[in-house]
Amino acid sequence: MQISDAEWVVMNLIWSSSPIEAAEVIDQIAADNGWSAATVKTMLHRLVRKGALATEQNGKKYVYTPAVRRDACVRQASRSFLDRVFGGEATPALIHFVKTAKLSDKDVKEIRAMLDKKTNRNEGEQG
Amino acid sequence: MQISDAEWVVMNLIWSSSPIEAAEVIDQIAADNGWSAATVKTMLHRLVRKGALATEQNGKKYVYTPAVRRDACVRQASRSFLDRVFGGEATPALIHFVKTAKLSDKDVKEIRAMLDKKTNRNEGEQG
DNA sequence: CGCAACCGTTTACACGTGTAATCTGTCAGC
DNA sequence: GCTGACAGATTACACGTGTAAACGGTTGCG
Repeated sequence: MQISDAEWVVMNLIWSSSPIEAAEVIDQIAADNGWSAATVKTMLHRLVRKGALATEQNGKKYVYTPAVRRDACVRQASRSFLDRVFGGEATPALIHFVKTAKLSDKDVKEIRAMLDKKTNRNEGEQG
Repeated sequence: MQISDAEWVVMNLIWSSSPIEAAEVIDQIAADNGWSAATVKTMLHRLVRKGALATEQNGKKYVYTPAVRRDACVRQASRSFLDRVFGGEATPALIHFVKTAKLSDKDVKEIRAMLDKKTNRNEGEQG
């Protein structure tokens, strides 16, 4: 299942605020992006049809919840990006991001700690 | 300028083998991807029209060269990916890739060295 | 019961993209 | 000069996507 650029905008809001009423999704996304309410409704409809969102009626209101996990979608989009730009290789992508990203000391520490874990796991596997 | 998924396939070959004759591009990409020669020709044409490729006639043969730098396109595609999936934030993307990538010890060392450089630069700036 | 609110549903259109067929201009060999 | 090779140029179509208007079913309030 492919989520388009504009659909990511909608999904990111719903992942972070689930469950959420349609009115809130429509108002917030329309305002933040300069889109009309009709545009947001189309996207909600397409995402439901794709199986990315579920909707349920609550009186006169409708409520949206994600029907797919964000981390699964992130993984798929990341894979697609790596395949397209880096021939599927993560290392050059990592190098690119480390080079170009503005990282705080805290960020650097966190990433370093994860790399340490990575190395320890490699050594464990070799053992 | 936006390079599509299929166009990345063509550009990656030409970036890595420039200058390259049309026949070679067409044969290699058609074979590697199960596309017809006509499909590859369409993509070459679109890339020239977009300004991503330049072509020059050499007798009866045509030669292609990139008209844009790979690193600039990588940067733009990376920016687009970060904006779409991670709200523009590089750190969560880095964390995601470190978590999911299969990294060799050599890779880990290289990335760690770059992080060290990053920290030193931060300290320099603060000084 | 009528009406407004909610917002789903349907429809529409332009553009980019994936895929490919066909036609045509130029070049080089016989 | 004719012909084949090279491959550019043009055309075509289906689909996804961005954007949005218009219509209609259901609910709840006065």
